[in-house]
Amino acid sequence: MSEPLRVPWICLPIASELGEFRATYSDVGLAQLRFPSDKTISTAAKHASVPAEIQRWHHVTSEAVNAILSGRKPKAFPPFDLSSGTAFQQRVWRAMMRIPFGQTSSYGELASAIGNAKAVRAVGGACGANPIPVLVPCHRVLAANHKLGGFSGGVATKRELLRREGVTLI
DNA sequence: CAGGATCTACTTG
DNA sequence: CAAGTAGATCCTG
Repeated sequence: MSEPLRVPWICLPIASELGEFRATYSDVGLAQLRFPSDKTISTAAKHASVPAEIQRWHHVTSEAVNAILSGRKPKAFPPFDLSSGTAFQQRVWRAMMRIPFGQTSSYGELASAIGNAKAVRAVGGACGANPIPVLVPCHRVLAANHKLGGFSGGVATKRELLRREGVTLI
């Protein structure tokens, strides 16, 4: 009976200057982050049923998101659950996390970073599949010609995120 | 098998 | 120089 009540995922809101983000957690860590503009309806968990551990993660997540939005480097990150991605995508995402705050990289550099220099186009695909934008900084990845490139959350958002990080676009 | 958040090289005004 | 085109390449569903 005392089955540890396992919670597949829990969705919690994050208030920010840009609106309300939504964070989804699995029992391993933060699994998904959605932009305020994403109207996708999800069942919000009742606050009382949220495990203490997840509440702690959520606090860290909120701090991190708001830090980045206000141009400060986050001091801590919650654990990530990247299990939704393929092995290739996870390699790309991990490589993205190594891009320093306030700096940028390119799809090509990322491809080289994971030891597959010619997979530039596939890297673009992996960026689009990133489940945790902002914290896994897909917005810091530009095209080789130093142009903006694309962004699933809209190019305008990408430019705004970079501006807040103090990045000057050439 | 088609298609993409690319890239490089090349061709045109 | 800017802009358009073609091919190469590789992961995904």
